[in-house]
Amino acid sequence: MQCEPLQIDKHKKEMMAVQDSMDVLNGKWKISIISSICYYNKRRFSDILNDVAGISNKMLSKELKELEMNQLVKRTVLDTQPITVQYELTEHGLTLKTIINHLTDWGKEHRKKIIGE
Amino acid sequence: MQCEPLQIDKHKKEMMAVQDSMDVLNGKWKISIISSICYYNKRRFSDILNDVAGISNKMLSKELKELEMNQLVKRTVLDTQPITVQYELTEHGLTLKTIINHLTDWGKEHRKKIIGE
DNA sequence: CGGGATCCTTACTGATACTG
DNA sequence: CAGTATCAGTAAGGATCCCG
Repeated sequence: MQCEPLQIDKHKKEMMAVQDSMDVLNGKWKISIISSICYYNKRRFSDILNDVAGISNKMLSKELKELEMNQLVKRTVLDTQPITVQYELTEHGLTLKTIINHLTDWGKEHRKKIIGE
Repeated sequence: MQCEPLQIDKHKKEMMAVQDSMDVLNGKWKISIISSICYYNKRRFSDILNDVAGISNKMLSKELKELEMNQLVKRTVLDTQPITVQYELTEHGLTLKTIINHLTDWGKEHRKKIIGE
């Protein structure tokens, strides 16, 4: 394919940006975890554990830590007995909402297309 | 959080749909591969190998096969010497374009936010 | 050029048990 | 409840060589 040099640069940058996104959202669970928190606004550890079918507490703990490091979720310890920990999306994390919504819609369509044919 | 039962059902379905999407798009490379094909419309094996920084031919081969199975990409063998294989998105694959674009934009923003601070 | 086959290493993941 | 620690299996990924 023949492209203007400027076009090629543009595509390279776009590719890099996509990679950057995927570096943050990598792994089997991250998107699902974000979705869970996103759909409910605030969510406790054990709730997310239930929402995300199949995840282990170890994985959830690890993934949440990474998401927190990337400033996508905020962790709040509530002073209850026993202790409760609440997760919510940061402002930055909330900017993923559009993508989550699209993925939700796309997932439904895909299921129809592939599984339902 | 107190929710109407209907709300809970809705969230569960949304979570499932997200999972379905991620099942198809799993792995470190799929999104990047789709992006490469998407941005260039048509793309050869070795071109994608170059676009997606760090991927090995084995992985690319495997991932493309899976994407083909899920009817997201179409594989065309061109009768050149030596052989050329061209990949393009199917109609169904093209419905991911919106998500790719959002991920591109989000990646740029995220880089500013995290790396550039 | 576009892969497949092989070997090898590391990363991911799950199950279970345990702690504050 | 919200994790951590340990162990152990599986899968992902890379490097290299090979073939039509």
